[in-house]
Amino acid sequence: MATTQPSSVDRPPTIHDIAALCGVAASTVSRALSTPDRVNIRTRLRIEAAAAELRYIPNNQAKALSSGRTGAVGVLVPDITNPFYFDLIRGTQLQLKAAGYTQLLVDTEESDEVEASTMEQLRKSADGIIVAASRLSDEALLAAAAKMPMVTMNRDVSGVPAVLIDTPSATSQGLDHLISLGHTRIAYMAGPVTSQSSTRRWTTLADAAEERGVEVRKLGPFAPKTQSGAAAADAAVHSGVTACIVFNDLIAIGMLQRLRERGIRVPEDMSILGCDDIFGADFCNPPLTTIASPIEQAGRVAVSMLLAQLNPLQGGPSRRLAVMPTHLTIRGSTGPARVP
Amino acid sequence: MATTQPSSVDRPPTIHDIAALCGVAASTVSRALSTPDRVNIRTRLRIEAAAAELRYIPNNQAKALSSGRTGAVGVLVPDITNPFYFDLIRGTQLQLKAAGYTQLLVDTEESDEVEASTMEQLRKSADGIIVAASRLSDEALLAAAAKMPMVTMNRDVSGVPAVLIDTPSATSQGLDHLISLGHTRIAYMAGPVTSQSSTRRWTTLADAAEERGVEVRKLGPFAPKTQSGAAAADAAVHSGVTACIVFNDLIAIGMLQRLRERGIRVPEDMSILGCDDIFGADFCNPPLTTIASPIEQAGRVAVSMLLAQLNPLQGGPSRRLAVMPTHLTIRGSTGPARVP
DNA sequence: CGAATAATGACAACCGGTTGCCAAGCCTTG
DNA sequence: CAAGGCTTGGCAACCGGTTGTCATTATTCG
Repeated sequence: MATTQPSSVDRPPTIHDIAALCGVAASTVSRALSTPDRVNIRTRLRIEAAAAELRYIPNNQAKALSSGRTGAVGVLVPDITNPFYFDLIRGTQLQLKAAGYTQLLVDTEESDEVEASTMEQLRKSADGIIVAASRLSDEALLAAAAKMPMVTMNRDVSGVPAVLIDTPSATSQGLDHLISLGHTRIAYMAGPVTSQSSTRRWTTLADAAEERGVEVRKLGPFAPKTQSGAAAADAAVHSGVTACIVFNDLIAIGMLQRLRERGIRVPEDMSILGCDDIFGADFCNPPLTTIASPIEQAGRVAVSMLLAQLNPLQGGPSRRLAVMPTHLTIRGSTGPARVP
Repeated sequence: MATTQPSSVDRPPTIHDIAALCGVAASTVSRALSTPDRVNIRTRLRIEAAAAELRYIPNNQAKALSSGRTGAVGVLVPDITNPFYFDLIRGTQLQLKAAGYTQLLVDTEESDEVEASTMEQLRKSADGIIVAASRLSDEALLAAAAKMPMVTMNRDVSGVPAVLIDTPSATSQGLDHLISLGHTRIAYMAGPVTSQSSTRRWTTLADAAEERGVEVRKLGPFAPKTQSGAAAADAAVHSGVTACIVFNDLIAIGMLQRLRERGIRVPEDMSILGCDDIFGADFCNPPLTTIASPIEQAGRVAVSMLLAQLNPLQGGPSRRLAVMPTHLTIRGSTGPARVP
């Protein structure tokens, strides 16, 4: 009979239903739920009780539209299937959830275009974004950061808050490790040219090599996938080096497989030193000597920095830069240089 | 001077800006952009040109609020860091993006409560959900499926569309493999009790074992993490079996590590047969014999089934069930039974 | 050439909240 | 007891689109 039934309707309850039930205005309900102090304690309790009874769940879309705040944070990674990002994603997810935010995860497929258009999309649907290993130019990143709160990871652009994982310094530590094992012919297997991590690492490594009077040659670039390991392995063998410092563990693991196929023993004939300590680095064959990074922690820090930007009230001034320490983890893939 | 400037404002353009620029009503712009046929071709072109000029990007929140369609699909996985789900996530992401949908990825942390509350949340912010390896009860799942379009993965509840990965049948194939290698004392290392996959697999396995006249005992349950592998390995050794069929590769890899620590050789002293063929299964030591699953493909199929529900117009009737075939991949972790 | 029909676009309500503004009510204080 | 201040809650506009209704115009047909 009734055109509208207060509680038995299938449609999810709204603040209007609560308002009707309590005999107050919808705006009062809104205030009771979002700014409890602005409302009389008794009214508030009544409203809260009604909300609970109706199993009210606020509509995020509507909230976002009217308030401008979405309660969501975009997380952009170049490749979801790269284990490196697993821990990162978990770190951001945990920290965001703890702060009451939702994570919008997007795989940008290593493409600057996808990355740019995603950012444009997210401008309306997220309060801020975390961009891991951006493939964008400095200018593009800076422009994007001007439009919405942003934190980059492993990408340092002046003016954009960033979390950096300090692999460069551990890389020279890795170089020392190899030198102390007697290696003199060493290669750096480079990652994508657009990867600032790879560039930074190579620069540090080249400097360190010069200081120590050893020669390190750069091979590559190689795509950050295990499949690229075959090409990397072949290049390394062909170049006559006895040890490789590899852009990341994914390529390093691929190299391990290829070298095994070719009958080249690791570490007897060739030492391999990876980077990141991803899932799998400890149980591959042989277990990978690598530069361990606090990836999950880095994700959390990135979220903290972003949230500091979003809510400037609480907490001190937001940091511009966070540098995460790394350390060399020695396993079985590095050993004494073969005597020629 | 002017309180409102048509195009130089920093605020993103809306359909109203376009309408003003073209001298038409906002509703016409809306129609031109979403139902092009309902609008004169010349007006449409003018509007499209204006939209391009203004770099107009529709506001998803507003779209969702007014139309009820969000253009987003929730994907719920129990554990983001489990490599099994990487490929799944990638599969769903690719297929969703191809269909113009956004993926909302949520890690439910193996918790039925988180899962339930997430579903409730998503009811407003997503058009449908894909639930992998749900921890919910049949009733809860069915109730949730009644409220919004849903596809489950590796979880068969009558009335809810599902994608199943047919590991049970490959499991008996795996059993045959072990029997042919001379194993007679075999264990099944079970996964979580709430996992239907594990239960189904065990049922099939027990039947197959009886048929073939061998004894397979069930050990566990074990959490689907590499760390659980240690307990699993110890349990296997203690029980005196010579071969293990393991719930998943994660546990199997953990067992491999533990057995190595304890000086038990694989496959000479103990054969290990995993499940899923996750990242790492091919390069662990020894490489894992496992039941390979088309995980990414399963993700795509799940999306297709969900989209068929969402847009019943195009395409035939939506399937209730999809069963993905699997196959046994033999690597180095299984071998002839040790002669006592 | 007039009428029927279809195509087109404007108007306005609506989705579910948020928020500025204002009035009423309460209490405190002189 | 009156004046002033603060608390409280209602009204209504607004966020940016979608969509049903309807008037106008263009087109086609008899």
